[in-house]
Amino acid sequence: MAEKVTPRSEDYAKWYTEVVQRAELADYAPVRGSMVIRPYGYALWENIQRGLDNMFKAIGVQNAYFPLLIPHSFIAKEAEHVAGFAPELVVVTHGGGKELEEPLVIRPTSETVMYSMYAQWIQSWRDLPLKINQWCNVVRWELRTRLFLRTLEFLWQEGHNAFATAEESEEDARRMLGVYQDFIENWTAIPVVAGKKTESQKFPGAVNTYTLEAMMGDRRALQCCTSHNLGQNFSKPFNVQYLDKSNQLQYVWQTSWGLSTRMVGAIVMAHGDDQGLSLPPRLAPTQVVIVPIWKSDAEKAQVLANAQQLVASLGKDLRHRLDNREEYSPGWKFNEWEMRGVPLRIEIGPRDVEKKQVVLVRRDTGEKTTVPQNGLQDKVVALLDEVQSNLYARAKAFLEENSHQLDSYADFKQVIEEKGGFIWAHWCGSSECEAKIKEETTATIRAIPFDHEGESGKCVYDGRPSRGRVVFAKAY
RNA sequence: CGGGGCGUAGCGCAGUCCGGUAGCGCACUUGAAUGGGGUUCAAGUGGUCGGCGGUUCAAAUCCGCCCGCCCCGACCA
Repeated sequence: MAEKVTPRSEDYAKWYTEVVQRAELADYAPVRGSMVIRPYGYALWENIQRGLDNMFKAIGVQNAYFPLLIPHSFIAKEAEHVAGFAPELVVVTHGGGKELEEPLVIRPTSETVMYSMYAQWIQSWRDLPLKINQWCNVVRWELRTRLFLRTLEFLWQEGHNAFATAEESEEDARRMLGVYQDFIENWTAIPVVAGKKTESQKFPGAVNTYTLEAMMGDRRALQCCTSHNLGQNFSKPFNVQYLDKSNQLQYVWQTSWGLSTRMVGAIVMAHGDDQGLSLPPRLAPTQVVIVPIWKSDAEKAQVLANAQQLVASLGKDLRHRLDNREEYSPGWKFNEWEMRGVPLRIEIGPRDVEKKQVVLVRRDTGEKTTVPQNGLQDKVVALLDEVQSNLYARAKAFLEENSHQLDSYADFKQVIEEKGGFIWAHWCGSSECEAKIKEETTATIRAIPFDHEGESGKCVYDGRPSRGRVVFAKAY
């Protein structure tokens, strides 16, 4: 193992790939474009799952599981949906040594299978709303891949709600985006810009797609999750109907919403530094690592005994780990745990045992403080809270520093080229301008912010009237 | 699919031009010392040189075909 990772400033993409592997989050798998999520990375994902799952259940969503294989004809039922996913479908043509009568696709997303079942389960207005989520893998044949950010197979959750009215589904799509925003800002400590996707960027088959866009350390945008109002675009081809209170047959109004393991990549890129990961305490698999330090055997016995007491005093609510490996020096361990992003380190050596104190080191700032062993748990809990909020504050400041309000296209091009970041600019709403800007600058419209109609102006590209600013950026 | 790079020990590489029977660093194992920011020293383990075929007394090295991976671009959570 090389000692240092490529500095972020030197080569961001390389830094990212090295950190992900060195921190043992993931590794490349035998098949091109696919990856193994290693125990440490999976532990992080499990914490994400736990946090989100509780939030979903609190608003009445139930978990279920739908099959991996989908009849090809299902995918084809919604015109935009097929068109959108056809290029990245993996199709199964053989089974049991025989060619199948109808090919099956491996789910790229589950709207179609799920709604074929919804059509059977939903009969009456009393069956609504129906809110089902599943945690699963999906497969999309991507041409260009990157650990966590884009792989052929990835893990996610996809929620699918059905309602009686258009108002409810629109409201639900927005509500679920709010749930994600709460989770992402308060758990992953990543600030986001919330808004709507443009026509060209919305989900194939959706009426509206809502998104949360975060800024990574290289100032590029990353879409963290999406929430779609599907309207009746799927209920019609799949015949998801109910009888309303006046005995009329109606099609349901639906939403779907998802967040993937891509979020792990977002955490790496939003908080990491040249030392490696820096994990938000609420999600870190290990929140506190205790590194004992000794010279003689006598000291070793004393230090370890004291360290064990401390571990016990930290209680069961904190995720902690005593690193008593003898084959590594303390300095080596410091670097190792910093690479893995453990938010807080406790150092305890002979001097500390004698003075009944320990040294606390924060991962986010590197700051060291010496504190008495008495009341350590409270101190640790408080410090973890501080790290959590500092990570968010720091990312928020970075997002603001790198957001620019621009009105001329010349400035737009220059800023995108030289500084990067988010550009808030006026846009007339035409797909042509959007496409031209993308072609000329590679920047895309990440989101049309919800409160964007506060200020009128002129389109940054063609000068036509605009009712508000939208967010442009180069994106992952 | 277009452009670029690369396949030699678990990882990173040298050796390839100019054929002569495989080497360095890290990791790993054992031992000793060390231990408050990647600690030393010593002795070891580990390789069908991506695959197949050809040339040759002899191929990691020359020739042909194939396979795979990474990076950059078009498409995308």
